[in-house]
Amino acid sequence: MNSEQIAKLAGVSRATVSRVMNNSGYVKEETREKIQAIMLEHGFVASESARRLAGAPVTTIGLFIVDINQYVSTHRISHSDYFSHFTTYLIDHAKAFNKDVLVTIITSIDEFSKIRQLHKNHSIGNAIIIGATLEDQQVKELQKIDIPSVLIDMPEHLFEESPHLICVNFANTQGAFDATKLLCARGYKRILHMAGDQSKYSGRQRLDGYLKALENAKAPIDNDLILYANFSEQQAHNLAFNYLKKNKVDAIFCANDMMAFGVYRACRELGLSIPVDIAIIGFDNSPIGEYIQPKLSTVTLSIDLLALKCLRNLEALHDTSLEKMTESLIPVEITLRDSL
Amino acid sequence: MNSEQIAKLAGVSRATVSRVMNNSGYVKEETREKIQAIMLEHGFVASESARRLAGAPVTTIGLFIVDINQYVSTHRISHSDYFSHFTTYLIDHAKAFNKDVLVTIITSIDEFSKIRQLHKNHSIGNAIIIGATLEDQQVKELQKIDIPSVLIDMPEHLFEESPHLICVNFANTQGAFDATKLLCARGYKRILHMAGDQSKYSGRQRLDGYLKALENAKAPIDNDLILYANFSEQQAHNLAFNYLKKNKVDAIFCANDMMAFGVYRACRELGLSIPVDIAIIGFDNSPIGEYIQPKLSTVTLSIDLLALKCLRNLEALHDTSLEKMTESLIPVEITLRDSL
DNA sequence: GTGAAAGCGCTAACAA
DNA sequence: TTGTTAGCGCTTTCAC
Repeated sequence: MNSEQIAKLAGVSRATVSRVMNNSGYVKEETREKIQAIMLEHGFVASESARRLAGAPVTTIGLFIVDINQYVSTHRISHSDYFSHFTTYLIDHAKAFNKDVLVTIITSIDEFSKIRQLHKNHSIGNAIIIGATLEDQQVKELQKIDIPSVLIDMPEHLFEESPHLICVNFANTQGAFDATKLLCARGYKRILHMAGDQSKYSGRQRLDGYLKALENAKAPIDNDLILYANFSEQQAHNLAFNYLKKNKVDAIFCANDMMAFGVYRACRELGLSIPVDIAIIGFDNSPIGEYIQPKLSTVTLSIDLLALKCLRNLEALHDTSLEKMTESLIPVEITLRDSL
Repeated sequence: MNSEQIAKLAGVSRATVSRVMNNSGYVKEETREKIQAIMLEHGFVASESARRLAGAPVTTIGLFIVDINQYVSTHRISHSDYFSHFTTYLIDHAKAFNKDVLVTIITSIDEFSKIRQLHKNHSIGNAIIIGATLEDQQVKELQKIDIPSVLIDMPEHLFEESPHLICVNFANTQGAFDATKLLCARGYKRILHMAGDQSKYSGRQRLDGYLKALENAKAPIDNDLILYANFSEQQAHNLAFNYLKKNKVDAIFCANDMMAFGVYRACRELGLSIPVDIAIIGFDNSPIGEYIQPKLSTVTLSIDLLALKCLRNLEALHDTSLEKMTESLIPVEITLRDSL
């Protein structure tokens, strides 16, 4: 069953059927209804390939999860809660925008070319890219290609001159600032920062926020109080264990919850009681934080909202391709539980 | 840049370029190499729409996450760890099969039609369906449509006569049997089963395994010892709280870990110590189980393997569409920790 | 081994 | 408001 047959049944031309399908051009109400009835009756579905080939806009969104692991090959971020939940939320919201989502995991630099390919292909009309690091030259090369895209966890200033590129970020610096400030306000003096991957924008921003808060509180900044654990539970555990064995610390601000859990483990092994001996605050609000003892205080971010914001920005990119939105910053908030 | 231009540059016809692209037909080695070089040089990517329109097979897999909630609208299984991790694992493995994955979340009965549509469309060549309930008539209707598909958590016997449909399941009955048997072997007498959603095949199978193990141990079956909490933490908490307030139980086998966590909460509130006063075992091996106190013993299943198995079955469906594989059962195993 | 030609099913000017 | 016409870029017989 194709549009020609529908046309024949309705006694009109294919062009008219096309107009009805796409809600475009002028069609007499009567004709429209008749054609729609026939389409419905026969369960007609237009061939997407034919539509695209003939120039119809491609509504499929390409989601690219960049998971090029520079450190440990067993640590696949694409399967972490963060990325997999983002994926399902995005797909869910996309329905409201009448878009399908084609997901690809990029595990090597070469595979960045998939983005261009799928676009040239007409398999996708836009791209959403998550998980890339600041060093990924390939992301910067997106500037040269004209694919309307949303970049997550990338600094906006790198893409100011690319009207088809928009960055969406959580208010990482603010969140880290607030968390650290809270620690200061509570009277903790020696505040350690378990820093995340510094090749990730969010990792840097959270360190930034920590530093700014100390500065703001006129507290001294001690580089020994910054440990780099690359967002990993295991690394955070090891670093915290070795550090706390020899040094006393009042509080620890972890750049994500997984590292906080590693710190918990180290504290348990060292007989340090949370929050009596040491206060801890994390970042992300991972579900585990509600089940661990004591419940973890953290900075909560809404992945749901992140997904929605990406979709909205993609729309904005289409509507007025000249008027670029300013950076989309998604607010975060502190969730206080029992670890401080 | 299209195949015609490549043909011109190579001094051949489009037909020959097509043969090279698809590795089909006879092409002189020399010609093949020349054409490939030119394609590479110009970064040629064939239009997927054109290929499909002209009859090339569609390699995109449609993943459909059925999330029609009959109970609570806030409880979205599509965003649970289970489903979102399955999604990323599937996408990851699909690369090895040279397939892309288009994901759709089905939130109402009407949306089942999306499966047919995307297929008619040539947007997908196969379907993988997860999350459907036994009552979903729509799933049974798939038998009538000729889309090679894999169904997860569906009883094979319903689809024996559909050569294009294959079911993939975890060994749920076996896992539940083993867990309950272990409880019996440890000498626990009154063993409660916190049962999952009985409209899900896995929910029923896990209950089955529990019953079989009791029978096997010649233990009496007491219907009061079966509570139906629909896989939900909250419901399990409420049911367990009310039950344990009045009754003594030796052990609880929960049909999933989330319900076990609800039971943990109830026990804490009632001052019941795990595993001293009561032993608990879950199902799924959710990461939270490693962080909660005491660590949860559970039945471990590999979602990674599930995804891989789906892909393999899809391949099998293509190779010999007549020889249908028998049901794919994925083994599970008990992970012993501190809750019993 | 290779080319010519006929579609695949739709969109989008342009005409009417 | 509707029809006519010319593609979109590829695959695939069927000849040669």
